[in-house]
Parts: sequence; C-alpha cells; structure tokens
Amino acid sequence: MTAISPRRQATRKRRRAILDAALSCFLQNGFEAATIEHIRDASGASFGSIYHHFGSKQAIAAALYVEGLAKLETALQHARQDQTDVRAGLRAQIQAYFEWLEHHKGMALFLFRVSTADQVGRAAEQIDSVNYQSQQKLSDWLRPFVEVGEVVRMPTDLYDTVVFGPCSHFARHWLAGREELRFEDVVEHLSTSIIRSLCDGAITIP
Amino acid sequence: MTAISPRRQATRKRRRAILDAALSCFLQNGFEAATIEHIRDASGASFGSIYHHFGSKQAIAAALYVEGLAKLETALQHARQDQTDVRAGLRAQIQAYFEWLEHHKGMALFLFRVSTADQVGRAAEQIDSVNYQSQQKLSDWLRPFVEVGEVVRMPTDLYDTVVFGPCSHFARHWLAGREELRFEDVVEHLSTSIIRSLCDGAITIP
Amino acid sequence: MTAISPRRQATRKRRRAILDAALSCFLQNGFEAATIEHIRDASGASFGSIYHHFGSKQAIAAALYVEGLAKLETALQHARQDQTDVRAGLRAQIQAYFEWLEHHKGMALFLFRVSTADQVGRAAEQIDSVNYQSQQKLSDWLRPFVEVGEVVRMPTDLYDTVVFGPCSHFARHWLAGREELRFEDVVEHLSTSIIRSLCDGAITIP
Amino acid sequence: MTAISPRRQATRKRRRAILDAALSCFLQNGFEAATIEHIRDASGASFGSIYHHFGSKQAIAAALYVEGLAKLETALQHARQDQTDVRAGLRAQIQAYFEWLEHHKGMALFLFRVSTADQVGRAAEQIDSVNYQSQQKLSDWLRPFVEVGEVVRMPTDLYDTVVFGPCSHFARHWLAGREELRFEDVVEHLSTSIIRSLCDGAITIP
DNA sequence: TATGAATGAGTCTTCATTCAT
DNA sequence: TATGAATGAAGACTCATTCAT
Repeated sequence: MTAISPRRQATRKRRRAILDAALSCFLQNGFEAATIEHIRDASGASFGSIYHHFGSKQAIAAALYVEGLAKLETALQHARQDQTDVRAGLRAQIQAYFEWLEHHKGMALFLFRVSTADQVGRAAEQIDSVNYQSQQKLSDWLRPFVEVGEVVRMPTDLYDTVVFGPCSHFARHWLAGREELRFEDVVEHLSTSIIRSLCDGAITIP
Repeated sequence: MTAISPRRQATRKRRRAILDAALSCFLQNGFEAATIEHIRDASGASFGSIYHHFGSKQAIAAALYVEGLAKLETALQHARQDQTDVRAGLRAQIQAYFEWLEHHKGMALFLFRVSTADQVGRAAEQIDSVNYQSQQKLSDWLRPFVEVGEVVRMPTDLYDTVVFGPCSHFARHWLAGREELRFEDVVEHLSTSIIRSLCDGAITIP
Repeated sequence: MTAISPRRQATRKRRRAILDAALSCFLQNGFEAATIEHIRDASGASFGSIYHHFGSKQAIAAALYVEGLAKLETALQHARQDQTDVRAGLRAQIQAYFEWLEHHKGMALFLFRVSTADQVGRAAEQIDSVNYQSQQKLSDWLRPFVEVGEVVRMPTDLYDTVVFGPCSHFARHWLAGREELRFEDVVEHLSTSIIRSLCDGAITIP
Repeated sequence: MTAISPRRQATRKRRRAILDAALSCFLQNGFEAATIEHIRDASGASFGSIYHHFGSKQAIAAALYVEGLAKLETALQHARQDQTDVRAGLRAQIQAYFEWLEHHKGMALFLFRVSTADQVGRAAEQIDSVNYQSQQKLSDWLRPFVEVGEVVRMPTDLYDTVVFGPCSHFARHWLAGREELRFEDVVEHLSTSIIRSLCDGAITIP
C-alpha cells in the first residue's frame, strides 16, 4: 500500500544490518568487549554510518533490547490470545516462552544479560517501561480468572514472578549451557508446577 | 585462641578494605566501568598494594563473588537445618533468602550481575561450581520428602528452579528498585505459592 | 530600483541565515568546537546547502570576519568624516568604536578571536589586508594634523597602536566580562588620555 | 638545603619536558592542531605519563599559561622595584615588557593566543585570576604617585589599559610579523606617549 | 609489603566533506 | 539548489598492569 521511497528502504536495510551485526558481536564476547570496529566489519557499514544511525554503542544495545523484548512479548501475546481456559492458557504461554527462546537463543541470551546489566545508562527508563508493560499484560489476561476464583488472588506484580520466575531461572541456566534436560520435559514439569501454584486450591465455582 | 601476628592482621585489614571498596565501586557503575584507580581511592591502598594482594581486577571480583555466595548459602543452610517439616522448611528458606538480601543489598545485586555477566572469564568454572553445589544442597534436603511422597517428584535440577526461580525473579526487580511491595507480604505469597506447587496433590502418606 | 529575482532573494536569505547561525555557533564554543551540524541545526539549512553556498567551514568564518570588520570600519569612517578638529575627531572615533562594540558584542568578540587565532589559514592574507587598510585610514586622517604640528610625529604604524591599543585592550576585557565600568566613563577617560598622549606638548600653531 | 628525593626530581623533569614540548607544539600550528602524539614524540614521555601528570590537553595549556604569565609578571615586578620616579618607572616597565617579549617570543605568542582563546574552559577562572592580580600590581605601584598628583586619577582598572594597551596592541602585530620597526624606537615612542597620557597636565607639586 | 610513575595498545567518537537522488 | 546518508582518517583519552625504589 504505502509506497516506500528507495531512500527509506536503504536506510532501513542499513539499520537492520547494523543491528544484526551488533547482536552477533555482543554475544561473542559481551557488550564491553564488542568494539564498534567489529560491528563495522560485520555489518559492512562505516563508522560514520553507524553513528549516523544510532549515535552510540549503548544506543545500539538499547534498540536491540527493545526490539527483542517486543518480539518475545508478541509471541506470548499470540499464545494468550483467545485462550479461555486458564490452565491451557498458562501452558500455552510457557510453551511459547521456551519455544521462542529455543529459536532465538542469541537474542534471548542478550536479553538476560542486558536486563541485569549495570551499564544500561540512559536507556534504563526505556527498558524499565518495556518490562513494566510486559508484566501488565500478563496480569490483565489473568484478571478475569481471578475474579471468578479460578486463580489465586495476589498482588498484581507477583503474577509475573510466579509464572516467569521459574521459566527465566531455568532459561538462564540452560542458555549458559548448564542444563541438559529435554525441552519438552521442562515445559511439562514447569507448566504443571506453575499451574498448581496458581490454580489449585483456588475457590472453584461449583 | 590462635594468635594472629600483627603482620597478618594488617594484611587482612588491607584485603578487607580493598574488597569493600571494590564492591562499592562495582555497584556504582559496573565491573567494567570501575577502575583500579577508583578502588585505590576508595580503599586507601595503592596500585601496587592492590596488585600485591589480588593480582588482577578479575580476581577481586571473583573473591567477592565466592565470598558473597558462600555467605548466602550459609544463611540458607541455617534455615534448612533441623527442619523436619517440608512446608516449614521451605518457608524458612524463602524467608532467609529474602532477609539475607535485605541485609546485603549491595552484595546481592553484585551476585546477580556477576551470575549473568558475559565476562566472568577465568572465574567461570569456580562460579559454576559454587552454583552447582548450591543447587545440590537444596535437592539433597528435599529428597527424603520426595521419597515419602510429600513432595512432587521431578528432575533434580528443577527443584532449584521451582523454589528459587520466583524468589530471584522478584529479587532482581526489587533490587533494581522496580518493586514497592512490603517484604513480609512477598515472602508470604511466594512461600504459599511455591509450597503449593511442590507439595499439594502429592501423595501424602495418611 | 534594481529588481531582484525571487531566486536571488532566496539565496541571499539562506546565506544570511547560515552566517547568523554560524556566528552564534562560533561564539558559543569557538570556531573549532562549532560543527557544521550545529550550524545546520541553527540555520535550518542542510549540509549540502551550506556547502553549496560557502564551500567550507573556514570560508564561512572568513566571510563573517570580512563583513564584520567592514562594518566596524564604516562606523569609524563615519565618525571621522568632516571632523576638522583633531581632538573632537579622535573623541568621536573612540566613541564610535565603543558604541559599535556595544551594539555588536557578538561580532566584536568574534573579530578579536579571529584576529589572534592561530588557524586562520587560507583567510590570513585577506584578513591582514583588511587590517592594514584600516590602519592606513587612521594615519591618513591624522596626517594633516601632524603636518601642522597639532599631533606628535611618530612612525605611521604607531598611530593605530596609540589610539586603538588602549581601546581594544579594554574592550577585550570588557567583552570577556571582566570589567564593570560604565561605558561613558571609559570613553571619557580613554579619550582624554589618548588625546593627551598625541596632542599635548605638540607644537601648537599660535 | 632542602634535600629533594631523586623521585621528585625525576617527576619535575618529566613535567618540564612535557611543558616545553607542548609549548613548541602549540606554537607550531595552534592548540587545536597540536596532538598529544606530537607532544609525546617531542617530550619523550608516553601517553600515559602525560595524562598522569596533567590529565588533559587543556590542562597542559593552562599550566603553561599560568607559568608564562607569572614569569612576565616577575620581569615587570623587577622593573618596578625601587623605582621612585614615575616616568623612569613607567619607561623601565615598558622596556622590560618588550625585552621579555623579545626573549620569549614563543611564550609571548602563546600568551596572547590563550588570552583571547575561546576554549579555555575549566581553566578560565585560574587565568582570570592571574590576569586580575597582574592588573592590581600595576595600580598598586601607581597609587602613591596618584596621591601626590603626579599621575592622573582614573578608575583603577584603566591604568593597565592605558599602559599595556598600546604595548600589547603593538606586540600582537609585531609577533605576527606585521611590523618592522626597530625595537628601541618603539619602546621610546610608546614610553613617551604613555607617560604623556598619564603624567602631563597632572597637578605637579611645585 | 607499599608506593606511584610509566607504559602504550586499544576505544569510542567526531566531523568536515562528498555525492547520489 | 536542496537533502542527508555515507565516509574514514584522526584524535583525545583510558586503564590494567608492571616495576624500580
């Protein structure tokens, strides 16, 4: 529909190339160890071009982070969509979470690293905001089930903790290569465990 | 009892001062951004002295990490000790975990950062090992309860995930200043939730 | 009279905008620190446009310098014009000098800076020439008075020194914000002082 | 008397070498064009050493400026010392001024450049202060003569302007190679002119 | 053991200028 | 004429580490 000028098109490609190269470089040896020169070589762009588009190394990482988290969030959103059964919905989200991780290992590793990084600096607010929104979406989806008593009531913030706490904990170890369990088993066990922690014993409407 | 020579005493003090200064510096702007010069200024030691005692910046961080994790592990061990009731035992550990965090915020933050850092380098093995042992101790404590059917049976690795996944997830956010819930409430809710996920529905010997 | 094509008109406006923006930028942090990008942002022109009109950063500064010095020279010329009394004439020039400075602080500061700059480069000759002409005009105006003995005879070059040396010296300090004297007082004192140094004791035709 | 440790001695030499090299480099093509690498090559110090001792390129220039101005000030002080006759005293100072310039052309040029520079930044206060003190010393010396009516009374700040305004004005041109007058003549003419502007017509005690 | 001057490879970033559209 | 993406050489500055005293 919307015609995109070839100029714009080229710009977009450049940004993409830089982001991809940067992710690869950051994963190789970490953010600090990655140099703009590496990114330049990997992306085919020039120093000037990189700075023209992003302004700083930090900014590249931030852009990458926001993009990655948005994609993960989208995957979760898809899994949640149209789920009318809590248990099935939770299971679907957990499965989607691990599937996304499996298919985007690099980005996933990057997300974990950045989220605990000490040097997000200027980008911190932006990142906090994305995190917060993500948390909200889960609790929004759960609310109706809480209202009808199918899910235990607790402070809103904690739903994210209870659902994705175990998932991310395991994922960190797994991405670091410290786990060798079969993926399906983990999804199965954690789903069961998480569902139990949220739904069992909740007042069920008879 | 053991008489400590004043020489040894002084050495110990120096090391302590350097470690404390280093932790403070690492927390300020992160490991990479912290410079030996900052640590020197904060500790009162000289370049030479710092290198005499630790040999490298990495080594300071490693020493700090091992020390911190050991202390946390000790706290958990204390909480587990002599607990014969699973639920009470789990609750005690979770409470101990959060209490320790509350009293050692700086160190806790540092531990989280290092554990996901991309540049642990030489210290990686050491760190992995400490992590692994910590995981084992929890599952060792749980085993008897699993045997008697009070706790759900699942792959050994996952107990750590199910118990400390939610705790650490919340703790990360809390340490980053993104949470404002009362501490007791969190312990209460998470304990209940975790216990439910592990114990409820398990075959209880009548 | 002369009809100016709208094309020309636009061009002139652009040049003006760029020059004004450039002066402002140069004053902000100095010639070196000012970037074409700053000038672009301040002028509303694009990189390409700026280079189309001026060709280089140096050239912008040179254009600005020549324009400024010409204006100052014009002001002095006006003050000199038709003055048949040395003392009144000197006083008028000194007053004109300070008045111009007061009304063109930015440009004045810029002129001082460029005139002592170490990097005038290509524009050096042009600048020297303008300076030289200015010096000549003063001594030309003084010559008749020297001939009749109303003004002390000294090497031609020194008249500029004796008259504008004190003025510019004070002006530098004043523009740098290091002086708080009332303007009229300074003009008064310096005029008196300068006139005395040039005229008193000169052989007056009875 | 005071024994200086060889360590201190070496440090002093290093600083000296760096300052000398820097002055030479700054004069070559100006402050901006001079690179730390040039200074390193010219001084024999390393990058690190230069930064260890001065911290920044700016700081080197500032140190150089303060040192230079202090030396000039000392020369003037010497000239003033024990002068009980205003005219002789003024003449001595003016002569000292030009002699110092002649023997320290490089430093003199540097002083002029820095004093009108636009990028003194952090060092600005320090420089202002030195300038101010220099001004004060002249007016302090003149005060007694003003009191007895041998020198015209005017705002304190203006004495510096009236005396050194013409001198520095001429010196700038001369250092820039735009003047070819014999030195003694200039001193002679300017002294006479300045003395006349300050002393003639002043109420002389009969 | 303590001190702090010295080292120098390595980084990020800047910026005047060009040129295809 | 206008635009702004691209270029890439160049430079200031950093910092872990060493070592003579």
